[in-house]
Amino acid sequence: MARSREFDPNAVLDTAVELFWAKGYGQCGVADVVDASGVARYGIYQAFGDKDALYRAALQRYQRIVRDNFLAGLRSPDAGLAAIEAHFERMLGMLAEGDRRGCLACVAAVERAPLDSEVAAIVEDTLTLMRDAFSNAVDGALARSEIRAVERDWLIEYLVGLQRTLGTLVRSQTPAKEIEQCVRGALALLPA
Amino acid sequence: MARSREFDPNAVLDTAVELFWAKGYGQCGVADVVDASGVARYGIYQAFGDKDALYRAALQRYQRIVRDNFLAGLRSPDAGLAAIEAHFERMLGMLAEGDRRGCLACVAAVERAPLDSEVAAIVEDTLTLMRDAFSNAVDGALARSEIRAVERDWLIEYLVGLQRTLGTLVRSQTPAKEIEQCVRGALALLPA
DNA sequence: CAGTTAACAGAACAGGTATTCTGTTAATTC
DNA sequence: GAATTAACAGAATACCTGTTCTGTTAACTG
Repeated sequence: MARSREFDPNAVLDTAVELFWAKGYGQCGVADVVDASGVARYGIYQAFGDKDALYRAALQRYQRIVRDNFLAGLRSPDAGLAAIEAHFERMLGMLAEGDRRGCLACVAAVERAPLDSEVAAIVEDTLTLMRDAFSNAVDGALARSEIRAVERDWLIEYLVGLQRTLGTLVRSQTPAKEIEQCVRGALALLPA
Repeated sequence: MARSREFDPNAVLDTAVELFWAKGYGQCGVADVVDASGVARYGIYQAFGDKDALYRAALQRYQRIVRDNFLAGLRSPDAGLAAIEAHFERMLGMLAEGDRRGCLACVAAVERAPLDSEVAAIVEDTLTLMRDAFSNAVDGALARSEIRAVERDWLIEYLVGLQRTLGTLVRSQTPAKEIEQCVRGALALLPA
């Protein structure tokens, strides 16, 4: 019947994730995605709808990166304080290497969630992933008395908050040293 | 010689602070400030320059609110753990009342600092104010052994980070309960 | 192999917002 | 009190960026 698509939508989405992640929604135009992906402008509109829908699709795809790449250690059955520390150390390591992208979902929460409730819903989903991961590690740590016996739910939300802080702070021009101290302080208070 | 200005630049600035604070740089146009202040568009351009300069001037004026209104308790000579707790309780109180504006400087750090180094400098100034205030309270608390004996600078940066978290988290659609738990967790870990 | 149908490439369109221009008014100074 | 000069009010401009239109091409189906 008709001609078939020449590009892979998921590849475009990966490109979009990279760009939105690096530049943010406001600073990344559809034209940037068009240029970087090499796909025709109209093709993108055809496949994804408008810019907002493209952003949401990218945000959803980003969830996989969070789950598979960043939360794996925390989701392990034997995760505890060490896993929590390792997680944040890794984040600090990325910062030390000059990675200032932070977390796409955390940034979306501030930049887009107030203006797009569908974005808010996706962010909430991603946060649930994070919360479950930290929840697992906190339970392990509490069971082994590795961390202070504070209200479990508070601890979990506290760590999610720390993650969100880190995921957005990093994007401002705040000196790396300050961010590191902030995280080290947060971790230093944790042990029993 | 010539006609004199009919409006008070500082009053315009106060209006601009309110609007930028409530809506953010991106969602607040010069037209909003024009409408709310009743001052002529050209008058504002004449007095402040362009939108970016107006924003920076508002950001600088906002510093006074932070210093005089929000940090007074922490800057008191006898400030300690109680002052720290009272400070964050007050923030949570505002949240509970539906105030979702957060902190203009904290938001500016994420929204504008990466694109405007002058904004970054003003934000850094405001953060120094915060840091000094927390520094005072932490020293008081440490001297009286009210909080855990963790590296002083880490504690300070930790609290500045918590403040920044709160100041931006509040703007996303994150449920108030989660934010509250996050802060309560952070405070619960503090006492010796 | 031919027809149909949708993707392609690029230009054109549209809407919103920052910015500036024009005539007019009124305060200040001599 | 008159001249001057800058602020006022509103419209007009410019620009950026998201969105859509046009002709063209090529893949699938019968």
